[in-house]
Amino acid sequence: MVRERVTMADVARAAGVSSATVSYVLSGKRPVAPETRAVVEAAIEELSFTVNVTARSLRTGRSSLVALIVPDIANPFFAQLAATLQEQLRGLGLHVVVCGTGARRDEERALLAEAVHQRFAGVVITPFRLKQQDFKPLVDAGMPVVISADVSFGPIDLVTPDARVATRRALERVSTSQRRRIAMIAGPRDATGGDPRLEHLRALAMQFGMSLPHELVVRGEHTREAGAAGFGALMSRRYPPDAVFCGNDVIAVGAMDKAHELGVDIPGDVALIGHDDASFASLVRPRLTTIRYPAAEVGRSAAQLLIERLNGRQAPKTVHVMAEFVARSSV
Amino acid sequence: MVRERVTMADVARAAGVSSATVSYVLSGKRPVAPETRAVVEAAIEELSFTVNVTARSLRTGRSSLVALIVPDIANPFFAQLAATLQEQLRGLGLHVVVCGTGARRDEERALLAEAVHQRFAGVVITPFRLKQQDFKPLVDAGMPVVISADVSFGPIDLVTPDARVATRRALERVSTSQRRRIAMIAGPRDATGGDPRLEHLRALAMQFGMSLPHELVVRGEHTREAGAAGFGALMSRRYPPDAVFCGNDVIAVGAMDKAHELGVDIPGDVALIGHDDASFASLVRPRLTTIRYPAAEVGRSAAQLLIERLNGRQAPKTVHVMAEFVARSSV
DNA sequence: ATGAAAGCGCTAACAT
DNA sequence: ATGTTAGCGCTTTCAT
Repeated sequence: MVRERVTMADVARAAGVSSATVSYVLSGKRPVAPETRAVVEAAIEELSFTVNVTARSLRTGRSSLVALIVPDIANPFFAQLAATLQEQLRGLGLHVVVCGTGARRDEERALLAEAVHQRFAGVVITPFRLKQQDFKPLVDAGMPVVISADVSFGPIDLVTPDARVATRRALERVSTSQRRRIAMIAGPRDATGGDPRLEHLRALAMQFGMSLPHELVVRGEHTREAGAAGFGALMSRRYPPDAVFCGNDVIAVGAMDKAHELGVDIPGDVALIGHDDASFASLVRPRLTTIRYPAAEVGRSAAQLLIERLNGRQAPKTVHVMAEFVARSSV
Repeated sequence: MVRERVTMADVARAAGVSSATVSYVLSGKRPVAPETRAVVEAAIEELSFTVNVTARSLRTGRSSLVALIVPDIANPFFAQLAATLQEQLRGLGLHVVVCGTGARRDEERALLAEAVHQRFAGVVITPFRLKQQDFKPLVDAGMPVVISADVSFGPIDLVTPDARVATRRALERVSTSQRRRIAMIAGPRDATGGDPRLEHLRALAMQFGMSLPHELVVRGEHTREAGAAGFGALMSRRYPPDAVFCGNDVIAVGAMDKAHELGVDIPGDVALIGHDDASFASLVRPRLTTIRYPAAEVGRSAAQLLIERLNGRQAPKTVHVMAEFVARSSV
């Protein structure tokens, strides 16, 4: 038994009104007499009518889909972001379409183009190798875009962490344990905006009278393997570091793998600090000290910005979410 | 500069053909003369035309959306499933809409209903509290559905783990280390299909001459907190267990928390075995021994089944993916 | 092998 | 306060 779809016309017929009235009852875009409204709502209930979102989208030229474009959905940080975003947008009848780019620029660009072509309601994106100009078509098309990133991409809504305090705390902690040679295993060089986490650390380190020399900065992808390789490289330096910051927690775990393999004690020989506070950070041993980026809060803020824009806000807005220094046992 | 959408009519005009021909060039549903085809393809290229999926959906009555309905997107297992599914379906122009239910039956039902109403292309779901009859409307409506679960829900495509060998291996391992009193921290009682992981363990344990008495089975949600509470409860029994199986890895980590708190040594005093092999299982200390359910393979199989059904397969099909005993240091 | 045209279900401009 | 109707862009039947 295939149930036929109930249309607005059916509801209108049942309620003895025109389909326009049904539409207006639903949207509230023009006044409807209370009695009429009641009759229509009864008919909707009776027939268990739900609007055809596809038809609506075709007519209005705007779909009910929000694209979430991230390097890797399986990364716990982005998974949490997806979960929160979906939860926040659900009540508005918006659906979250997840798109993993594998950190490839061509994928990122293709997905952006698709969002425009298909008239998505909006885009939430953590760009990885995109440049500012890649967003121009979206902005020109009036597409609501929220960027979740460390750096700005021009006049576009942004959710960005404020890690100044947290990074300072981390350095204080490292400094009080008499460590002087700090190092970083950063993300790839060609990632957009360079690596703000690195730049940031460099600037602050100087204030603390600590060095972050070039030979103590290594780069790689955001993977466990890259973390292991990076840590190995750092340890083979003539003067190896006594504190290693990592671009994210996945890298840090890779570094731990290597430390274990090399017999380097953490935190005895080397302090290790991650970024993100991924779900596993508190599970590894030693438990990972990290600079926490609150994924759920990022998700809520992104949803909020998106909603405001759907409601007509024009001026770009930036929301700062505070990163937090989480001291565990790897320092 | 808002770029106007390029329609099939535009392409048709540019190519000097009718829009029907453009459509047929795209779909291949009727023969087109090679020269005509060439002209049309050139025009498509020239104008960088892409079809309006919304209009297509309205016309065909089938959208290009696939709903992924799971208890919790942020759970690493489901996050990986989402990532794989999206990757597999991307090439077919299908989008994955993620839907988290929080394991609530009303949400699960609402989402299912919505998928039917909005004429989704298909549904991939890990039901948690749904019953077999909840799927009837979908099946009647001819909606392609793939269930990823431990148990069958009737004549519907199913991706299901085969954990017999792996569970046997786990018990062998437990048995050779002279453990006799096994316990389980299982999922909630009202989950659909009871708890197959528990039933399964119980049946096999008997064959191994080990007991799994009722007082050594505790239940809770799939959370770290529930795991801790469950472990605490088990340890307060008059005769506490010397091996504890957990419904999933998240529960197992909670159990570890509690063991640490109580000064119970793992695996010295108690062996601990999880389920899933979530990404963090190899990161906790002691590293978690677990029964691995390959999320990526589940995702690939689900995508495969869905595609077959979109291509017209009628008969329900079940794919078994082999679970695997992963021996680490918690046993 | 190709074209003409109806119509999917809705919204919103225009009428009353 | 409500109704009438065009048309969003596509697919597909019917004609040629």
